[in-house]
Amino acid sequence: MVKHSQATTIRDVARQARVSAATVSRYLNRSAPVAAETGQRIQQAMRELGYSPRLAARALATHKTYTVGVISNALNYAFFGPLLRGMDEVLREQEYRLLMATCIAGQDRGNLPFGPHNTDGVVVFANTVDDEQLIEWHAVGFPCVLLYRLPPGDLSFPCVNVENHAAVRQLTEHLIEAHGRRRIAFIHAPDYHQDDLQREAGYREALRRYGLPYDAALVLRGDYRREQASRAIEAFLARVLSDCDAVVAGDDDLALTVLGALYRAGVNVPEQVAVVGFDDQHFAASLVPPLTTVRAPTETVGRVAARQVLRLIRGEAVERETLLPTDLVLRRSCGCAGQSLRKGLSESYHPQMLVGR
Amino acid sequence: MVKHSQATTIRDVARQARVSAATVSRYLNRSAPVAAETGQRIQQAMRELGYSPRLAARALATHKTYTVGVISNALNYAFFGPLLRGMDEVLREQEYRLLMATCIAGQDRGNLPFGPHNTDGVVVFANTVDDEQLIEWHAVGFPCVLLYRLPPGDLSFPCVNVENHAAVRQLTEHLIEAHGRRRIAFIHAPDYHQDDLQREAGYREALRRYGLPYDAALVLRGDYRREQASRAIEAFLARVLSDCDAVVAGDDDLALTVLGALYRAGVNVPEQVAVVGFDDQHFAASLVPPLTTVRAPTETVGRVAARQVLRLIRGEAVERETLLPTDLVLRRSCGCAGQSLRKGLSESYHPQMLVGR
DNA sequence: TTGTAAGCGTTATCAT
DNA sequence: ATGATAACGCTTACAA
Repeated sequence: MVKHSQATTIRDVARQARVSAATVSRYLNRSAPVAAETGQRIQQAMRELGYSPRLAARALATHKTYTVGVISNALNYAFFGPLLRGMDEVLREQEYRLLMATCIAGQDRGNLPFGPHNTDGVVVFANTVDDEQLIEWHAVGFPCVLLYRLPPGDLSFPCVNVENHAAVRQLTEHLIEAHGRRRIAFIHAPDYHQDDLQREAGYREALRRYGLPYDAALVLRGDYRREQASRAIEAFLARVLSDCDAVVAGDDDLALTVLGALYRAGVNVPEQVAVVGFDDQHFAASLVPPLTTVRAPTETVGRVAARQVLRLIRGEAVERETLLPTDLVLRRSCGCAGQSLRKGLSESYHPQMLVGR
Repeated sequence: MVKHSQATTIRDVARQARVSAATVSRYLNRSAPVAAETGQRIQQAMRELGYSPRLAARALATHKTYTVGVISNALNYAFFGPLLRGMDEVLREQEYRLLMATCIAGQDRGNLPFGPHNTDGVVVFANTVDDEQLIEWHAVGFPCVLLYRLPPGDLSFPCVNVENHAAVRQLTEHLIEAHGRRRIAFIHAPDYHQDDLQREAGYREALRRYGLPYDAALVLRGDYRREQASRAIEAFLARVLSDCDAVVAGDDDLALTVLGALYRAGVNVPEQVAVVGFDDQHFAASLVPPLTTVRAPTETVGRVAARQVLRLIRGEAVERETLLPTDLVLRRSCGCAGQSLRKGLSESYHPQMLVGR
């Protein structure tokens, strides 16, 4: 027995329209034909009473929430903007909504923000949720899409990734080949995601192909928090600067920090040290010098992920892994001419002009 | 009559623990004392069955969703990261979750993503939701906090703002006074928020105080979409560059674009043209040259907003308007020395050294 | 085409 | 301290 200051319910509308609640429901959900004239009355009654259905009740009855959750460890990277936007757009079109929450892997054990009890499905960023939980979700068939990572074991979660290895390999090769760099440093992202490891692998592969030695001293491991990136990078550069002519940063945020540090150190980019990043975030083109980087279709990643959860939710077939292609965007910071160039990974090695910027 | 592949319910737990559902509920919510030993059995039963309460049912019974919605027109600015993060942190501590959705003012008339039917309260970004809707929410006492704007009419919605006018005034005065700039351009944000207007007012006030003429030709109105900022700004600068020695940008994103455009135009910053922004986004310090700007406590804005909705939800007293102070951050782009300086608005006009960066 | 009534999973009132 | 049971607002099978 619960008492509440009543908001208007479907019964109020029904009474006002002189029909049963069932009919109103049917009209609302188009779940069965309703006489045109009856529909008019219902329509009007709803307007008059300012009715809006209580989603909790609907969810309880139907076991559908029309809500998808996105779980990430942090949402303060600029990087998340396009990602969320992409997801939101697609979900919105389909009348779903996006619920987001952060979650520290390990820490929030068994107390995740989302699950079958409050969402129809989730999108999981990188290694935010631990394997044990994923396995459980898999067992109960809870719709779940993985972002920037592969499923643990042989679980059949669909996942969305971008091409990392080949992109960074080509970028590094470009530094070697086109700009004659030999002592190339690599800066890991603060967290060892699969992405990050693949990028380093691409970097190493490029060195190998050109017979350059891999020097651990030129690699900054990601043992720092994102907020401390500036200090960590500054210290790292102080060590290697005298013996280094290029820096491959794990992502644009890091490249930005590198640029700042080099500026303060009075080092010219790209003359003395070339700098490249990954992502092609919105600021990359406006940096001084404009940043050579890899264009990752982050918004598309979000869109694809959203589409996949929706398919999962509807019981439709999904692709197991979606690997989105990336492009090299050659700007000034690697040593290229001022004009922006763009190179598709799948294309032959002849850069084509990038229209506009 | 609905049939579903049953997930475990509170009754299953009750049966397993040989108690009634009511007792399990009481144990779960600490709403009444439960014998220690009974608690043990319930605890164990829940674990064994992997029980987690269905939130929709709970929401239906209690009329509480433990969810707060944030409505904005777009969430792809880097700017939103800290904002969301701040809100999320506070809500999370209080076991609430954050639901986010975009909404185009005017377009989504009467079909908002959030409302009393699915959330306990909302945070509204700038003018995303139209006054009519706000008035309705106000009438029914729906918890709602406004961000970066004042309430329409004399409505008593709490709102959270940052100090815009004085900050931009001082920043502009700094350009005039410390760096002798006379022909200062102003670039509006793509959407005329209250923030934006206050910033322009600050700019004009500074000119007035120093007897400089206001020249409409030096002001770029925000009649462009964010994605087209680059072109709009480039065109604008092409017009005014010959007669302009400083640019006050409406925010850091715009300042970034200005920097990029000036670089391409071969203009030296700050020697030929000084550039300043607003927000002190994470990239500002790393730009070349480092950006002089106004530090806006965006994450704090989020935190305060979240706290206010929670107070509203709990029926506690709230501040009508929270005006958060901003600080000038003097870096190189205005013409100051390389070392970063910071100036509190409330302090006297003697810049103090900024610890670290 | 419409109405009746059961049921969704939880909380809360009233007993005991 | 615990148990029965109504109620939350909606959907849907079944009947008419």
